[in-house]
Amino acid sequence: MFQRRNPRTFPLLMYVKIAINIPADSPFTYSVPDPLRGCADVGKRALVPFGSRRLTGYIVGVLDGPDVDNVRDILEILDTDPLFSSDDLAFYSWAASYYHYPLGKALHEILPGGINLTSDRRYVALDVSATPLNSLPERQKNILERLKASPKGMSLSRLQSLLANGPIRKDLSALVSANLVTTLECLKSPDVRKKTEQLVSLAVGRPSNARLSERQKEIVAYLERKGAAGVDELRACFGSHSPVVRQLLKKGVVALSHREVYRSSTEPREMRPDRQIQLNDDQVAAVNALKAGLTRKKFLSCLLHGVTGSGKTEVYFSAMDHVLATGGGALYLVPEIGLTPQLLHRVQQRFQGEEIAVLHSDIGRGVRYDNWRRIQKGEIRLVIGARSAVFAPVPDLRLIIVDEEHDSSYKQDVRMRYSARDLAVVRAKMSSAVVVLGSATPDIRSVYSVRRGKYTSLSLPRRVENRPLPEVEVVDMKVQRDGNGQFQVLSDALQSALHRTFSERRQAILFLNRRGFHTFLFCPECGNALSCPNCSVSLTLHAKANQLRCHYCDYSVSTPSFCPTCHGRDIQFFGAGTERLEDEIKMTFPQIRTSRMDRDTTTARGAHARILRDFDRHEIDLLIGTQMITKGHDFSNVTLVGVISADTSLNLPDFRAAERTFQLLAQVSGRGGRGPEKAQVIIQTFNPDHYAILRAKDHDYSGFIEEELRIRKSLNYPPFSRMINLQLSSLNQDRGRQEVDELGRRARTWSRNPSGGAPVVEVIGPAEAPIARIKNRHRWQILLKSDNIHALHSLARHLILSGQTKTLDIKLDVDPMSFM
DNA sequence: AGCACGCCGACT
DNA sequence: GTCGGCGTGCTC
Repeated sequence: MFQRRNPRTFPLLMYVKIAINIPADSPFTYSVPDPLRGCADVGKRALVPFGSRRLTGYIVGVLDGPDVDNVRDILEILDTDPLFSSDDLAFYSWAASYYHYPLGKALHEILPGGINLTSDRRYVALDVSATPLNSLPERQKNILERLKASPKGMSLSRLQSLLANGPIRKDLSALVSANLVTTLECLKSPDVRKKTEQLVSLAVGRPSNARLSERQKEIVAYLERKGAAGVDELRACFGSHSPVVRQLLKKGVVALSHREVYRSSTEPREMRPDRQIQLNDDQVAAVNALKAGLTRKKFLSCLLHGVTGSGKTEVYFSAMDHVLATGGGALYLVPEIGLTPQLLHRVQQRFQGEEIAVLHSDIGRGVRYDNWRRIQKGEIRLVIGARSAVFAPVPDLRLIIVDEEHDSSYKQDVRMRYSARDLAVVRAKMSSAVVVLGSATPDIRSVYSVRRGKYTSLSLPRRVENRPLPEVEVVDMKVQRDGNGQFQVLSDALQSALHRTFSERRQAILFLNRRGFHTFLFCPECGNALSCPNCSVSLTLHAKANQLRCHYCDYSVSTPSFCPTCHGRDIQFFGAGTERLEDEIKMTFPQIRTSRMDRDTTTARGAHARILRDFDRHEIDLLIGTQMITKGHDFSNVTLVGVISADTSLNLPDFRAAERTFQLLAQVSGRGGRGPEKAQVIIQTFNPDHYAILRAKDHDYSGFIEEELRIRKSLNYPPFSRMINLQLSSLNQDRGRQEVDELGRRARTWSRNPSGGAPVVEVIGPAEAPIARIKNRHRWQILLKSDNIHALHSLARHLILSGQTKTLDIKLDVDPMSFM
């Protein structure tokens, strides 16, 4: 499939394998017509006929002969240079197959968006004035009127939106068979194209004796020096130059052409000379181990376990330095919200003169496309980005850094449900590169890999300048009641610590895990929380808008004054969201400046960075936030960190709940004490004796891991086994349930060990999903667990092939990180 | 995914 | 009788 061909002699016949963005599990074979034969290479896109449509596909192989009947010709090759190499493709194919995702869809998601051509079916009215239109039904007449008004025709969806009285598909096909309307497959031009600028250069064979004005001479002299110049460059040097250039053009002295200009994600900015940082002994040891691995050019995976504030970034930088100096490429992956402008600035500062590509969801499509191609061509060798950057087509990739490797945002949980952290290791192996997984609280799987000798262990056990870790206090919320016997949001201990912090002109952070802990309305008469009519979750109160909203489908209603179920008038508020907490803080501490950081306050572009900057400048005293604030920011003036409730993540329906909670608490605690002052952490919980909380209190990572490993082992959970979760959903509850049960029976039958004994794959469920309904779809899951990875994947594959119907939707989540 | 085809219930 | 719903199968 990936065979190479001699570039000089083209075979008489040529065929290509093309992956298309549809849920088909194998690529399609096309023939390549004569004129395209020289440029049909793996990694380029081709426009192909597909049924009645024309689609963009990806060339994933070249063949000499057809392997199926009735092969059609490709129509066009859409790229001058490949978008990925065959090595990249081998990696992409591996990922698609491991995550049971069609290759064409995978490539479509991996490659920069908005660059493909697709045909669009348009309906055009035929000019048949002789037809007696009066005999037509009213609806068809209306459609015809509309179409006649638009000579270029209309797409079905456009037409449908204009005529809002019921579906029009049938009427349209009637019109088509009556020969009053015809269909036209129209190519939509891509959203993103190469950007070009006009280029002014000296004309070849220009007259040497042309009489030139002063301004004309200046420009000619400039062009003689530079060879050619873009119009923007000329404008910058000569101001309004176009009349002058026009004259030169007339005289035949200069010529105009076009050249591509790259859009960039990184503004060049003023740089201070980089100050030399003295690495401590631990850092030096880690760097030396990495350099040794890099020099060998063999696969090496390292777990860099460094406590918060121990200087992991400097270790990454030294390794990156080594790679770039020896001509290789490096990938630096960070969690979704870890990629702050501060970090980028730091990288730019350290790697001055090196072009850096930034790839993450906020980067515009044009920039992303340009970055991608420049990386592929080797023009940019340093790539920094969130999880999708693991696919960047870096040639000669020698180093992959995965910072905060335990972070759950490396797992994508829609479409191709991949883990960028896991794929980084696979990619490093395929590229004979070094991968560094860094964290203060590594994933338990990484620790286990070190123990089995799969990963090399590097550790930074001390904080830089030996700053102490903060003191952690656990507050038992069971005994915290206010005057009326109600549970408190802020314990006495936390309140007085806040008082003390603010009076010392210091700053504080309050962490609130909102998931499952928001404000909802509750009717004590019928005992029901007000819940979403489409999804089985309670509605969240948004006090500002006086609305109840669903977290999952965006359903909203204005806050009712009585219970919609039993019409009871005694509706009560429960729980505490960030909004409620902020109100309470404002009442207790009216004079201090607070800011909230969560999904609501950071939707605007740059809002996230602005809040952090204000906090850093001490224009805010108290920062209240969700998960977002736990990620690697350095605030030297923060001396108090409060966790409002450690219980929410502990109570999630997930075998990783304890690990998550420990990591969360350890990361939150790490936010304090980044400056010279000693910091304090207060954790509020209803489970003060839980081992995750006790170990976090003592900063005892290895103690926690020992205990957790023991539990995982006894239940045969990962890392001792692997899992695949089948996510099942149906619009029809009864029928869906039937099919789900049938699928469960099949799973058990097929998972039997042919030689008797325990099944090779353990089948758990089917069970109703923790959120049993979302957007009117009923949801179930079947969990497959096994230490035989081959059997596990093979069973999952068979189940999806046999069980997928139009009514029952099956999605596979390989190595699931969440069971919601 | 999108599109065509074919099989059954509710209307003239 | 047929219109139109949806379920099934195919696309090189």
